[in-house]
Order: sequence, then structure tokens, then C-alpha cells
Amino acid sequence: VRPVSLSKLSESLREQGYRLTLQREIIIEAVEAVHGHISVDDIYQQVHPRFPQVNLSTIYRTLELLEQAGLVGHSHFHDGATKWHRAGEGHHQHLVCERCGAESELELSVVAPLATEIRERYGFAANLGHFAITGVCQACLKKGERP
Amino acid sequence: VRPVSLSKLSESLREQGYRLTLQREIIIEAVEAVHGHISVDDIYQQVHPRFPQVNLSTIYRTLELLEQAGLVGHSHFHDGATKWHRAGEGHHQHLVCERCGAESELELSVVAPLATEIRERYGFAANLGHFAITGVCQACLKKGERP
DNA sequence: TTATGTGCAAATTTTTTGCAGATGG
DNA sequence: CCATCTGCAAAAAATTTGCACATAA
Repeated sequence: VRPVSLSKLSESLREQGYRLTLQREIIIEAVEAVHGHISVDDIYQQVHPRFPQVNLSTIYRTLELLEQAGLVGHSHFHDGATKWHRAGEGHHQHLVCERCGAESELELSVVAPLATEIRERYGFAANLGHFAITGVCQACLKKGERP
Repeated sequence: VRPVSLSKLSESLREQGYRLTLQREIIIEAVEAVHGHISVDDIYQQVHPRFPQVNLSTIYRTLELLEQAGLVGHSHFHDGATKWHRAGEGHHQHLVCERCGAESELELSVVAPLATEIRERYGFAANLGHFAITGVCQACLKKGERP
């Protein structure tokens, strides 16, 4: 059951000359639906009920393609897990708690000065968005005060 | 052939009640020797000639132990590779080029303000050192100007 | 002596790949 | 039609684990 109007990402895929398959649409939908980051396996779990024959390989291949097309990006979390997210303008950084796993958003304006500084000092174009910032959240810090 | 004076890391291990084995010393040496980050496999390659029977499992287990003891830490690189480095005071952040792999050091003072900002705004204790900062280095940026 | 650590081989987990058949444009 | 995609099954790469033997203290 194909949606009447394609998402912006899907349109963009086609504009770039890639074929628009049902699998790709479904995977794009899954990535668009998350508020934050999603793993390959999460996508698989989410997609499987609706489209049982969708294959893990296809998810890997599709994400790689979407990344090339500039539509999604991936990051590595504290434990090394690879997670995917929408790319582009609105891409916000995330703070992820190492202890409880809670994700919260970080305004880009907070990170931007560091990128600028690194650019000025070292001529290095830092890709700060590539990693979620890990650490310990407020709640867990409090719990930890008296261990 | 055991060195006459043990490294600080080795001493610290023993102080914490862990046993000091030849394997652990060798692995510690390998981590101390690098200026930057080192992968499990790099360690293996480096250690193997001198101590052929040293096992990969032991390296994994030792690094985990050393991390618990607060003597080393690990980071995830752009491609997801896990790399290890000395922990502690002098721990400097690294800039790693996504294109050519070049590593350069980043003064902690450059990063510190971001950690402070995140702490103040969100009460979140960011572990910024956990990841190498990836991006594109000056040399590669120049090459890329006319692709 | 004995709790701890190691080697080895096998199991897991995650990701990649070759290929024959399916399908979008 | 036919270049591109996909499913499948198998391979590769990275990491973990169980267990018998070795060893630091």
C-alpha cells in the first residue's frame, strides 16, 4: 500500500536517478519516523511485520545508498553500535546517557562554536554531528551521588 | 624479559589488586607506546613477534580490565572501528581525517568550553574524549577543491 | 596452595558478498 | 527490454565465552 504522496526523501532519491522501490520507501519511512537514532536491527524489527520478506541485506544496502545520496547519516554510540538518522538541515545532535540510555537533543548552536574554533585553529572541517555525544545524564548523576 | 622498572600503569594495576602478568605488561606497553589510538589488531600485530602465543582473547580481556581500572579508554572512529588509548590526565583528544586517516592532536582547552556549556545547560556530564573527532583535514580539503 | 589469568577452539554478533531471479522505468 | 534491485544463503570480520590448564602471590 503505497502512500499517495511520497516523502521528500523519496522524491529526492528519484531525482538523483535512483530507482524507487517499495523496500526503499519503507526503509526511508522507518528512518523518518524516528525521533533520534535507529539501528539496522530496529529498522528490521519495525519493517518485518509489514513486509515480512524484506531482507537485512537490503536494509544495509539501502542505508548505504541513502547515505551516499545525502539523505541519511550514521553515527556510532558509546558501545560502538551503529545508528542511523535523517540527514540534512534540521539534523540535531543528541546527548546519550551511557548509563540509562536516555536520549535528549542538543541545540546545534551549542556545538557550532567548537567546529568554528577547530576550523580556525587547525584548518580541520570537523564533522561533529557524526557522533552522538555520550556522557552521564542529570538523573543518573544524581543517583550516583551516593552509590 | 621483564623491564627493570615497571611502568606507572603496571604499578597502578597492581595497586588495585590485579595480578601483574607478562601478557598484561606487554599489552600495557603497546598502548603506552602509541602516540594516539591503537586497535586490538594493531596490538596483536605488535605483540605477536615478541610473544607469539599471546592470544587475541587475552588482549580483549586485558583491555576491558585496564579500562575498568581506569588506565585506558576506548573510542570509536568514523568507520566504527574501536581504538584504545591511555586514559588519565594527559589524555588529549584527536582529530582524525575521514579521507586520509591522518591523526592530529587537539588541545583539551579547545574542547573544554563545550563540555562546560553542556553541563550548564543540560546538567549532562559529557564524555567528549570518548570519540575521536572526525572530519576532513586541511590537506584533503585542498585536494578536494577541484575534484 | 589457590584464586586468578590464559590459551584454545567454538559460538555469537554484525556486516558483506555472489549470484540467480524479480522489477522499475 | 534491460539495467538495477532484491532475497537468499554463505562468507567475513569482530568480539565473546566455556573450560582445562598455567601461574602470580
